[in-house]
Amino acid sequence: MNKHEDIIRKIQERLSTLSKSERKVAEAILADPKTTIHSSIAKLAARAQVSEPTVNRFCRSLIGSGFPDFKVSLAQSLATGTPYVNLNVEPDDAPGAVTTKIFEAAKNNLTRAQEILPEHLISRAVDVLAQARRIEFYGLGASGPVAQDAHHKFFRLNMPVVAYIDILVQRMAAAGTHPGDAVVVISYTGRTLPLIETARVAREAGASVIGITNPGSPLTEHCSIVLPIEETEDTDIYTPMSSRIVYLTLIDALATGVLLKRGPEFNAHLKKLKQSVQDTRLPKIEK
Amino acid sequence: MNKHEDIIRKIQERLSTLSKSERKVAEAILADPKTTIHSSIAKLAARAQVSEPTVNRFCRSLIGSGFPDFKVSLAQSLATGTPYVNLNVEPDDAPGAVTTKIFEAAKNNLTRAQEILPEHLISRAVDVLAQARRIEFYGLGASGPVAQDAHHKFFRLNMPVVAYIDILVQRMAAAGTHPGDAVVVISYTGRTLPLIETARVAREAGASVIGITNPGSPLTEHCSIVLPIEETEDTDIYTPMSSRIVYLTLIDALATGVLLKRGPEFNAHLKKLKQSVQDTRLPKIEK
DNA sequence: GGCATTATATAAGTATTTTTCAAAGATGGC
DNA sequence: GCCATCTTTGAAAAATACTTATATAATGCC
Repeated sequence: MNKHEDIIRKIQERLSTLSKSERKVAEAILADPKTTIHSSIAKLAARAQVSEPTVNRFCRSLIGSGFPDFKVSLAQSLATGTPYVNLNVEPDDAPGAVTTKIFEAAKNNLTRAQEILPEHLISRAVDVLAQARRIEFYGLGASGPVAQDAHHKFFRLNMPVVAYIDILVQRMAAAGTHPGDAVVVISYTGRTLPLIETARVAREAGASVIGITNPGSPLTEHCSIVLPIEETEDTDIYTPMSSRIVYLTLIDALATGVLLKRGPEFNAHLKKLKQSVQDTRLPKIEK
Repeated sequence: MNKHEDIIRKIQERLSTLSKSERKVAEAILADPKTTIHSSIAKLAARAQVSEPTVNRFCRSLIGSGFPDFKVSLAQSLATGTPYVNLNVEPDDAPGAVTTKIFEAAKNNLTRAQEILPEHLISRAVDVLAQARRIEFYGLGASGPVAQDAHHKFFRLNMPVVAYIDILVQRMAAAGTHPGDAVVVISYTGRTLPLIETARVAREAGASVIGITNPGSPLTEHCSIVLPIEETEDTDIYTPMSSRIVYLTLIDALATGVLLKRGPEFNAHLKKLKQSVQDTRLPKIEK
């Protein structure tokens, strides 16, 4: 799904398997990738305190060809931007810097999610949702607005959809589902007890349970389909909560997938919807 | 705010000013940029049917240094990618393609918004919010969940915040605001009549009205501060509504800015919050 | 048409990268 | 613990790629 590999991450991954000198090379690159893409092999070798052939071998082992091609790969990887800058917001950042960091972090999270999400699971989820007699979205806390947003999207598709953000209501609704219903459980950690219970109940009642959650979490055990979104390490309280962005985008993709499955007769329905809100609006100003 | 120039566009722009041979070079590059970044100067010269020094001169005139550095720039420009692929979802797209397009569209929207948003306005908005006696978020339709998400974020910061998604309630609340209160009005089009009215009322009552909306729309006339987010052309009904993503990210940035202004004593508060939800969760599984 | 200017290429020179190869170091078996 | 073997590393040489200098051709201007 990814356009091209992320060399920086690849280096980080292989760091442990490298020999002493090659690790020096890796560290020198990671310490300052921006400089690296404009350096000659000699400069990098000097910076890493190793010989030039070592750098060359490092490149070959990593991407299969020499240093110039490696620089090109690194440049690309840098441009799409893995966190080569520190994206953690620091207490003394100016508001402009904060904004930049948060936007960049959001984009990175989207890219990462894209790499991890398996296409076939999305396909299956779309199939289930498109055929569901009824769709229910459950979310708690920060996932509450996500569930409501999902409701809004599917509602626009004229589908029988509800969103619940109350544990008790969720529990009752889950118990009342039937085979042919789809329940989408949204949880960042996948470890929120009441929601796990609710998923189990829905599953037992026969509903298809789609979990949008942390892969490997307990919640996944009660899901028919798991759409994995990794829990980013929450090392810093300033860390922006941009995971919600990823959820919303994924749900956008699901909704669009369902729309496409539903076919062209729904376009008419959408047009009608748009028309219906027109008269609450002032006309567009001609520039 | 943009990171680096787009070489490809630059080449296209200069195409007319170039000499015959250099134009051959430019055309050879544009014809197949992917191959170019893995070619030597000799190969490119052969492909363009010119001599090597011509290629070199071309590079110098364009970026001020030689061919290797040019390749690096080209690689970056290729990676961030002017939209080479069509991001409009087509009716016969596979679900995987749909997902990719929607994620890419979301990232593009974030980038665009970042370029347009003026730093100083964000700073001012942060100042207003940090000092507000009370913060109210208003949104309708798709902006409803955005307002609720905003509420959730500021609530975590222990700020006196509410979110209303009902026109009447918004209107009443707006009338009841005072100087020192902040009202954040979220509207995609900026042309939704009731919301414009509400903004006017709040302004008259003395509140600071922050509009997160389409610049140049009627709503902006009743705002103290406008955070512009452009209305993307809605040419296609399949177009994902990823503008919400931009709203949420912007609000993330505002909330983080406020958090930083509030200083370190709030970290303790946040820790307490996190602790308070711990006991509703299963423990993290050790891998 | 001849001169000046610019554009391009050939060839020479320089820098960079890659390969080769041998030495040093690490690893494992006995 | 020592030797054989394999791996890692760097020095030097070879190959490649890039740049500069210079010459020639093309173009435009008077």
